[in-house]
Amino acid sequence: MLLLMPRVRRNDKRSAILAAATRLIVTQGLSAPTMGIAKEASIPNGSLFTYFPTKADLFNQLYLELKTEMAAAAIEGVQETEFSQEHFFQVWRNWMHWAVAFPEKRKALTQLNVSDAITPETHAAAHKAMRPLGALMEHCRAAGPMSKVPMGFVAMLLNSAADATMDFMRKEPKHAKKHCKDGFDAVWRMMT
Amino acid sequence: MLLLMPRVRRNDKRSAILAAATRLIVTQGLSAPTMGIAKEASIPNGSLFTYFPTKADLFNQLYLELKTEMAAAAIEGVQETEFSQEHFFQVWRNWMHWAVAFPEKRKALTQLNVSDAITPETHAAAHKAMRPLGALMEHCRAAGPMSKVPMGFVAMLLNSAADATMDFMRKEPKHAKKHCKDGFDAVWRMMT
Amino acid sequence: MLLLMPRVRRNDKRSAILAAATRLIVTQGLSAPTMGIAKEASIPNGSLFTYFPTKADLFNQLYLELKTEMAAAAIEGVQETEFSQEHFFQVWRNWMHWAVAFPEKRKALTQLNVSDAITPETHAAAHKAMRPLGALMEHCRAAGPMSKVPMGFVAMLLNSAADATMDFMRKEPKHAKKHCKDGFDAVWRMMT
Amino acid sequence: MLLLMPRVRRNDKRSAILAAATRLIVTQGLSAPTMGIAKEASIPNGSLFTYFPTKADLFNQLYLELKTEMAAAAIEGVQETEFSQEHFFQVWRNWMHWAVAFPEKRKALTQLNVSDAITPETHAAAHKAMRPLGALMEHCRAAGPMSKVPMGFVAMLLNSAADATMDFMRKEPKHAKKHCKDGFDAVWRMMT
DNA sequence: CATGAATGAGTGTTCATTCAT
DNA sequence: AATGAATGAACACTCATTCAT
Repeated sequence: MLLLMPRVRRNDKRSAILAAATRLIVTQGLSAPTMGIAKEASIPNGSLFTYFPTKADLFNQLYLELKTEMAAAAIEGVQETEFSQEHFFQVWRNWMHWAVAFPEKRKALTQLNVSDAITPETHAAAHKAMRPLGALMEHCRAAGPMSKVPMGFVAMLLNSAADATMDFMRKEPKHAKKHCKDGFDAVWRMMT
Repeated sequence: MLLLMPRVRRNDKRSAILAAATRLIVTQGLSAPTMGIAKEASIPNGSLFTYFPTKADLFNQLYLELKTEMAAAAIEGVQETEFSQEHFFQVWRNWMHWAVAFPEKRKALTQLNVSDAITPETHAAAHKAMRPLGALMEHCRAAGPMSKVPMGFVAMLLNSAADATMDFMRKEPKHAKKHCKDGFDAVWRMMT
Repeated sequence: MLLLMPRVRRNDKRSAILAAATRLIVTQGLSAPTMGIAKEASIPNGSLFTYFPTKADLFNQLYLELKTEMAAAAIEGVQETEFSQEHFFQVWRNWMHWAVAFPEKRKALTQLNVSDAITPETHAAAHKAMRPLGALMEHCRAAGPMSKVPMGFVAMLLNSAADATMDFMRKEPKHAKKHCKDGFDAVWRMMT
Repeated sequence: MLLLMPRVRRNDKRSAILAAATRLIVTQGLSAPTMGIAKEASIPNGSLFTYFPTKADLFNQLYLELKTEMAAAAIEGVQETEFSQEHFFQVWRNWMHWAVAFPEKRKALTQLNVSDAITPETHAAAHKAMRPLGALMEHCRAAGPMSKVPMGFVAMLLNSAADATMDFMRKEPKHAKKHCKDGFDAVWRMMT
């Protein structure tokens, strides 16, 4: 009855660790020590390992979480059934917006993308999380010049174009909106 | 008359170290120990540091060298003055071919691209090494729908599309040729 | 109620390290490797750094500890308020006795005294630890021919004479007692 | 015939190395790298070892040289046959003056005094170099209260008092002259 | 003899992970 | 379960000395 202020729950700590890892990866790279991550998360160093058995596990889960979040942010508010350039653009805008809103998450993702710690399984799961986004894309691919290009390839091209656009938006935040549009137009031309 | 020359710095050792680093980065990532690199290069661990004062220096020089080599490979045999879709495609083919011929170099580059060890100076120098490639690109950009898009942005989009194409060619080497063409067509559509 | 206490820092390990360092400094000088010190203290090499963040820190703390212990040994059982030649001699005897009883500590001190690793702060703290000894000395200085000589200078002279006496006592342990007395007489003549 | 400018002779280089070592020992301690010493002496690193077979040898020779020079400076211009307080004071003044004139040499000596690298042989030779100074001292000891104290002990006391005086003169250079006299008076009282 | 590149054992310190409490 | 001290294998880098030239 006196538990008005329940102690921080397990999930909160887990999230705190993931958030701390994200921040530290940005500033110190993938070699950021677990102890530093724990400190950033305001938990004792040993406790980190009650939430994640190894550092590699932490990185895998973080990677998956970030990728999933990014995908979710992209398709937010868009009906999968409908489709048009307008819809695609909205997705693109969501996507870019997420990257601008959470630059640290994106930067961490960039690092994790090339990390040896990420297992093939995690990569596969991450790929799956991007599926809804891919489904949207599928529509426009099917009708255009890339109809005979494997979906995976198209996805990769799209992804890399998105990455490039994000980078440039961060580099020149003043013209972020224009770059967002330019990037989309380029992709659209590529696919249609 | 320099009759009394002590041991002279052998350039082939330097190259051996760079090659060894390339190989180890592929298998062990950027955290590959200097001692491992030295062993791979068949030199004593301490000798590595007579060629590169620090591990970061080694990585910076390797990065620059790989990027320079890649750029040179891409424009090989192409006249800068002439220009046409045909020429551009030849460059693109060269580029992809280099990546296929030296998969380790490319993979190492991918890692070094996101390394904290690479200084802004090195990034700038690498950018400069890519300049000739950019010049070619400039022509087709100017005439097309991206004429008002900053060159840097276009370069980045092109680069990332190239990366994606390389990746996919490596993933499905059987259809490498087709993917190469598909990637080019996509880029061409994007720019014209 | 701290029912969940993780491993607590054992003070005896700290002492073991300091003692080990003392011994190794005697046999190997200030360049004694931390790993050797750890081994001598029967702890794993890494553990040394949970007790002392750096080798320099270890040396600073050791220096201060030894100096403090030496000063305490010297004034043991002597009332500061009283003063006479007899009292001074007792202090001197205590002092010399400590050096004879712990030759390693004294030898280590000799080395640490000239080490670059010892910070000015530590030197100051060590100086302060010697203060009580200085107070005693102050009495006999004030009345004698050195009344106009700065206290710091007198202290230094006294210290160096003590050092010399200790050295000679160690060199000829058979006549230690005589040398102790001779040293004292010399100092007493110097000051009165 | 065109050797108007003969090339730097062997001895000059040897001296340059010793001087460089003196300087580096002051700033970096006994762990000053041989390469640093060579650079300071403006000679190639490998050449140092054509003049001194090992670093320890260099240190031994330097130690002996400095000690010899110091002793020579002290008795400069003093007849050994004559003796009086006046003469002794002149020696003392010479001694202190040398320390003030060559603070680096003295500081290096302080370090070398406790170095493990100095062999017993070198210590013995250094002791011998101090002999003339001891002979002078012998006279005043013989007549006074220390007549029954071993010469070696007296020498050590004298030495340490000299060291203390030098230190204090360096600390308060403004009153160097007074401290020099105070030190002498203290020693004189001690011995007579 | 002189040189300076080469060598490889050795160093202080870090850090993912374990484990006594 | 939670903690934070303990662990020991690594690691990047140094340096006295060697040796090819």
